[in-house]
Amino acid sequence: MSAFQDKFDQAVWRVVAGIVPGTVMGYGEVARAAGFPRHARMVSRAMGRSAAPLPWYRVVRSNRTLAFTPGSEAWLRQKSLLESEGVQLKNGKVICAVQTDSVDLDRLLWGPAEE
DNA sequence: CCCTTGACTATCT
DNA sequence: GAGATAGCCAAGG
Repeated sequence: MSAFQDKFDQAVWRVVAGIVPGTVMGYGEVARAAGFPRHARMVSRAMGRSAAPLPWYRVVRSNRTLAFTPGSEAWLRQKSLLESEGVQLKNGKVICAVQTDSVDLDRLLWGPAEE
């Protein structure tokens, strides 16, 4: 396991786990909050490697659409989960989620952190 | 080592 | 607003 992967994984996990319920973040935002601005695509890989259950469904695309192909099982699953979190959707698009913009999240996650 | 893939994103047409 | 193109970067074959 690469050192890069190890650090990246943990950073991503912490960020995703710290997403406030009822809100969503983009892959790019998560990557940026984790300290890897260019690794939006690696976020998905990191989450897939997570042993602990992560609120992956709170991670959406930059345009606030769901992460998967519309109509697919995963897509429906994510939609249901988000709705149960209180996120309001419109035809598969998030219309009313608090925009964290990684500010409070950044402080929340990286304040007492090591390194 | 080369090539393809991907739960991405931004930009142009 | 939808489709194509180009960057992006690590992982896996």
